Amino acid sequence: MQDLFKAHLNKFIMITDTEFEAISSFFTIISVKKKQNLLTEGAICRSHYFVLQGCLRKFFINEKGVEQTTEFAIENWWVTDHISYEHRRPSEFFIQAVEPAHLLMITKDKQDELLQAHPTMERYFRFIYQRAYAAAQMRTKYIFGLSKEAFYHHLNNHYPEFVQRIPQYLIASYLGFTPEYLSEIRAKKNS
Amino acid sequence: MQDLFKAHLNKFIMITDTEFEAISSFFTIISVKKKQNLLTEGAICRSHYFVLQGCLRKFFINEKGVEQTTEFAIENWWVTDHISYEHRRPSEFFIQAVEPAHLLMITKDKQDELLQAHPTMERYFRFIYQRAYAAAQMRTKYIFGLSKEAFYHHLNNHYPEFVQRIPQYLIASYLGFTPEYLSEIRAKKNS
DNA sequence: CGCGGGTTTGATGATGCTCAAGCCCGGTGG
DNA sequence: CCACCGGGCTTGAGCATCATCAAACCCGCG
Repeated sequence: MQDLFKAHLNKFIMITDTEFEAISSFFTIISVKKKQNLLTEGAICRSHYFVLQGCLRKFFINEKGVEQTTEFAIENWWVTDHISYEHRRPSEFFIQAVEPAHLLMITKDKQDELLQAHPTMERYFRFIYQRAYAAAQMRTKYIFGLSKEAFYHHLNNHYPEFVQRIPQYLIASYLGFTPEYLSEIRAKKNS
Repeated sequence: MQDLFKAHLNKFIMITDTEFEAISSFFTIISVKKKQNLLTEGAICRSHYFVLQGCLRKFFINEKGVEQTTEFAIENWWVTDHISYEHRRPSEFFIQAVEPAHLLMITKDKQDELLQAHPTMERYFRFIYQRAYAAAQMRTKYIFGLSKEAFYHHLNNHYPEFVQRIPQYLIASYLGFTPEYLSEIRAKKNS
């Protein structure tokens, strides 16, 4: 299971087997069931999660009481509420398993220690945040640049296997519209 | 002018005066005039910019031909098109001065050298990207969580001096709606 | 077999856009 | 110093996109 993480790390930095042993001792492997929450609104997000297998999502409840998904995390992605994690403030988000999942988990204190002890991990996380930030930039571009209908088709064309994998009401929640409207869009295409 | 950058750096990492000298030699100071472009669509974004003074914005042109602003950069913020910068691909964005500005500039090659020569800067940029990513997450939350009207009021309440500083049509462009609608919202409040 | 979560369908309505026109005001040239 | 020009802001009428609400349907699971 750890091998997945090692292969992932090696895409960004060079590390020896012995160093990997040391690094991986900072993490804990956990398994979660479908719909299980790793973080709920109001709690302080104490951990950073790496998806070995499965799928998580981050969402919040808007003023109308509707769940709005802001982010999915599948294999080889990290997820946390960065504001809450970094400043130890109550979170405005939930993090929940969409599918049963296997995760690596690290607390903020442990991560600080890890970065102290293994400066090469500063470089690794610099890459990770840079990648995540770039992805967020593109998402913002699509949100503003495309109509809701075009946004759905864009997602469907670029990540068909992902759209297959996830229930429709969560796709709608991620794209920021209602399941009813998504259903209408799909009906239009098939006619 | 460099002192501004030094003070900024010291908020994240400890560096000596001599190390700062070495680090700052990797950067170039440039000045730009209002409306001057630092990046245009189709070009490869070769530099990363740090705002010492003034204001920049990043935008793209949507399918209707309208400029959509995705990001502002004021004092102590970095800006680039991360996708283009990192992968040396043609950019889909423009970067333009909103106000006359003084900037630090560094090319990708120089930044790579800098990170190689001064590993402490890996830590610095890890913080910078982490902060930028967290900010992007919150922006996404507001985009989806608030109506357009509420989104404007939120910005106006939290950053009144910023809303003052920037022309209204750019605020509208940043919030993703038309200047006409912004005008309507403002009229409503004052009645 | 029945229940319940997820998807579909359709009628109605609000939010926010488009287009067109007028206004305000600061800058520039004569 | 004045006149005009043009960019930005405002106003209003009509309209498109997408939400809301209610009901029916489908199907996997207990």
